[in-house]
Amino acid sequence: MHSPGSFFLTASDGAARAARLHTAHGVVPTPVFMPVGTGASVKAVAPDDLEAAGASIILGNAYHLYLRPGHELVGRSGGLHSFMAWNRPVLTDSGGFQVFSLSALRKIAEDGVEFRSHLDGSKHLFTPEKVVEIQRALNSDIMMVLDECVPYGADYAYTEASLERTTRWAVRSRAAYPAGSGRNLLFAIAQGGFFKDLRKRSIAQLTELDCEGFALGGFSVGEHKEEMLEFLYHCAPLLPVNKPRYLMGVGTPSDIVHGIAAGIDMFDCVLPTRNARNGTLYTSRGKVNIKRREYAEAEEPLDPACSCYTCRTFSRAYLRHLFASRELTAFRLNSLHNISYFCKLARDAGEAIAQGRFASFARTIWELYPD
RNA sequence: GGUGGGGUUCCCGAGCGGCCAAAGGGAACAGACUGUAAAUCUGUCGUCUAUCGACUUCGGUGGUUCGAAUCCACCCCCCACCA
Repeated sequence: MHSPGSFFLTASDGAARAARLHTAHGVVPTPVFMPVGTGASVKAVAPDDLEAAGASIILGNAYHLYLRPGHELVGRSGGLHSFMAWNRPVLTDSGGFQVFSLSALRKIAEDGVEFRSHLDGSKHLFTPEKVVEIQRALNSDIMMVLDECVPYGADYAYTEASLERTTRWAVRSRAAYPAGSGRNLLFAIAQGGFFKDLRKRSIAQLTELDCEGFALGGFSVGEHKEEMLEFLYHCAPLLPVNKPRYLMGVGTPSDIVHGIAAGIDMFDCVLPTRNARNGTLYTSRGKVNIKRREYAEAEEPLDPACSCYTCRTFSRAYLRHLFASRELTAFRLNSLHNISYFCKLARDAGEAIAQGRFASFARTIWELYPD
């Protein structure tokens, strides 16, 4: 058994790579898509659905679980895995994204971020150390450092000051939990907005730290796709080769494949689960809005090339009916399928890399999902 | 049979002389969603041109008025209560 944090490249094809990341709860083959389960639940599905969908690792969120039910409570129940009955790896986000998404409810200072709870308005201070403590209580396999996800459009001066602070927070996070002191891994998060020199500086500073993995944050915050790709292809090669690389919050099937092409290993996104609940499904033939009238009597499966329970069992007509009538089962079946699609996409990419045909694989996905 | 209340655009339902093609819901139809304050949000929703605009609608028929979904008369339906 390799120790948590061990990372072995198994194949590469151009900049794209396949690898195995060892964690305290098992091995994660990369490239990997990680479904988002913010509140100790990937919305609408149970752990056995996740396993069936091929998820090898899921996300949780320190901010949300701290507020409810409380990280200590989760810790007392044996950590996130035992609490939610998911015994595969878990990565937790730090709350850095909430610095962005709940910007109206927080104040940033050198020491940390003060949040007003979106639930009851109460005040809470999130310092880098506190966030590590929360994630350790959750017993997250991969903990993310507290960062500031900078909004799109932030100017150079702000972005620079923010990135420097995020680096200082990363240093403090590592100091609060030195390398090798436990079985939980700690990943640092590069920022720098949409300024190439700042991105480069952020990555250079963070890679000085002995973290078990490195993430690119601050993408998909409102920029145009071309800009995102330009920065993705600029940043990814700057990350250490021998450590896992994680592109946070991205993205669409097309974006994920670009990420893999750029040398990224790990992805997470709310898109498959949120869109499942809103009626947009991803298939081997492109996006399907299951609400559309044209599927009212469609007897074929959602995606004949998909082997998930939803596609093996139900017609498009039935799925449309469930959604239109607001049957709760629609959420589960749709989510199960979308998660299956995203997880398989990453797995297929890995297979294509191993077989040296990643370029053509990528082209196929980009044609299918031009956006 | 009597008394009272009603009939509004696919449905429910406001409007009670001009600012009404007619509020608001719903349904329907389309779209968005990228480290989840999201089972959410947006748009369209009489017809034609599809910008301006024009035309036809508010149970039916007549009427009053410069002007009527809104007032009057009669007629047809519905509901409540009383016989």
